[in-house]
Amino acid sequence: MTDLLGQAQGADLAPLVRKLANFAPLTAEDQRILRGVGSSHESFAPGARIIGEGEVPRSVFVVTEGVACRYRDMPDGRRQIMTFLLPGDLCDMHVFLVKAMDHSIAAISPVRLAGVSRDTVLDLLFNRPRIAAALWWSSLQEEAILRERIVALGRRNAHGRIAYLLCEILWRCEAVGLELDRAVSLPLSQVDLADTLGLTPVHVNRVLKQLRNSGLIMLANRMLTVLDLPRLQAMAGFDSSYLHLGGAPEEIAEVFDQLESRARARA
Amino acid sequence: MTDLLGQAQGADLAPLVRKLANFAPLTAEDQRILRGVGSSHESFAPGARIIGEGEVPRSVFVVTEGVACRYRDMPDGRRQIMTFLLPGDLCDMHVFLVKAMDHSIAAISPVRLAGVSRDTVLDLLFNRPRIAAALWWSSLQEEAILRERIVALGRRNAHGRIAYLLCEILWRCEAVGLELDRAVSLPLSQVDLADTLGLTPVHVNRVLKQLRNSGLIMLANRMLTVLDLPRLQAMAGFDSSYLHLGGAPEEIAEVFDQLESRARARA
DNA sequence: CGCCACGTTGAATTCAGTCAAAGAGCGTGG
DNA sequence: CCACGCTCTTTGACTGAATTCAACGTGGCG
Repeated sequence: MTDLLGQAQGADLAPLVRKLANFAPLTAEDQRILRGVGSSHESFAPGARIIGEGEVPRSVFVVTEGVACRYRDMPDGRRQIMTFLLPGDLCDMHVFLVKAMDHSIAAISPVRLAGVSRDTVLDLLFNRPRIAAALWWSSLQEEAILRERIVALGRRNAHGRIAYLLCEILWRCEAVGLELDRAVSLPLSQVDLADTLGLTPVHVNRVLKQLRNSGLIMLANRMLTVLDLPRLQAMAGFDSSYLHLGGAPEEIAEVFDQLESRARARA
Repeated sequence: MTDLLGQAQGADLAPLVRKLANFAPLTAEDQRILRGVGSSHESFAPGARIIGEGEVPRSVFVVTEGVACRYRDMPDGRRQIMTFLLPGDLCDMHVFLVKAMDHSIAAISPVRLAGVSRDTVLDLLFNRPRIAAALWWSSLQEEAILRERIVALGRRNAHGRIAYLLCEILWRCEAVGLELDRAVSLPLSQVDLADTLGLTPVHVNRVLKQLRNSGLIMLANRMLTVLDLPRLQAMAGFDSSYLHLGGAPEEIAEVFDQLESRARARA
């Protein structure tokens, strides 16, 4: 791996570093290592399936560009999107542990992935306690995102659901450095939104129109601008704390140090 | 910890052992250690809150008896149950990593918990690779359960949702040894079911009536008997593979061995 | 007994779905 | 260059699954 290549990969993995650093106090060394974990690269066109239900996951990967989604196809042809994968998101850390995917993953916009080898993952997990903790936290955050979606689908009406999803995307983009002045690129079609929120495309269309008319958002040409975030959050009953962006409690530093000295002793 | 106490705790933790052994080939030593991890015990009456949103989680614990749930209270007084905690389920492995709970946990039936100390968890994670892998798998299963609920809430009607939930509970009970002839104790009220499935209690009642009348289930006095599992699963579009009860792929044995030798070298 | 939580039933209402059609934007190939 | 085929978006009229409101039944328990 040349320096140049290393730098290029480093740039790709900046969202990952930024996301993880959000949580744990990564050392400069940790960050350097993280930027170098990508061993292969793959690109997918919009709509392309990255991995399908029933297949055996090949390796861990990180989204470096674009938006992908986890989804399930229903027997009647409909589908349900479970979650979005944004740049910096890891995919299938548990890749070693599962015989067959219970859902599919597909690209929504053009997507680039960086593969991370099994050995690299194990090395990080066992010898880089801060990174290991940050990865653990990351999976905790994913779980929280899933729980929050359950709340949205179970107890919010169409307005609340759409407002909530836009808020979540905005906050997640901000956490990885993709947000610019409350505007983000939103490559989701109205059909995608409907498949995410358990609604029909027609109804999504009508609700979006109302959100635009009431001056809450601008949404056109795959660009979303939130004009009145407080009001949008109120409509969604949105509270960003479930994303746990504040990081870990202070006391955890001692645990890190403990683990780090163990790792050093091993080396 | 006396032998007698140790045995009593061992009995309590049997569902945990059974669940984890479902996945990873635990050694006899692993199983013995697992049965001894409980360091404290607590009981909760039905409806009692175990931990509330905004609180700081105290410790990791395992459900040894009864059913609890994770839920979120909504500003308007409604609530959404996200998932159920059955015997053998772990709660808040990520306890070290989070500043404040983003949801609450409450007992549904009388619940008994075994606390597991932070040091014990770290020890298992670093020195018992098979247990560590099984715990990891367990959190993977939890995530899959959450995703499946999203599918149910987003894309199934009331009949499908209820049928799906009953199927899931039946399979999960079976996985920890709580099922008897397709009958399980189901301490959930119709209100609880409604809060889980994003429906109203009234509608749940009507649908349950239909399920009973069509000879699919018997449900009375908190006992559920599934009379026609195939038809119930068909109605739900239920496929148990998301629970990943089949265990890990064979190739993972080598990874275990590798990690175990590392752990031994350390000791 | 009387309270209270839970379960059951009916009638009216509504939010979101269905069906149908037309417009807007875009790449491609004749 | 424009016609076409395509996907995505928009709009209207009608339908329907689930909610709401309201009442009554029922069993356990202090």
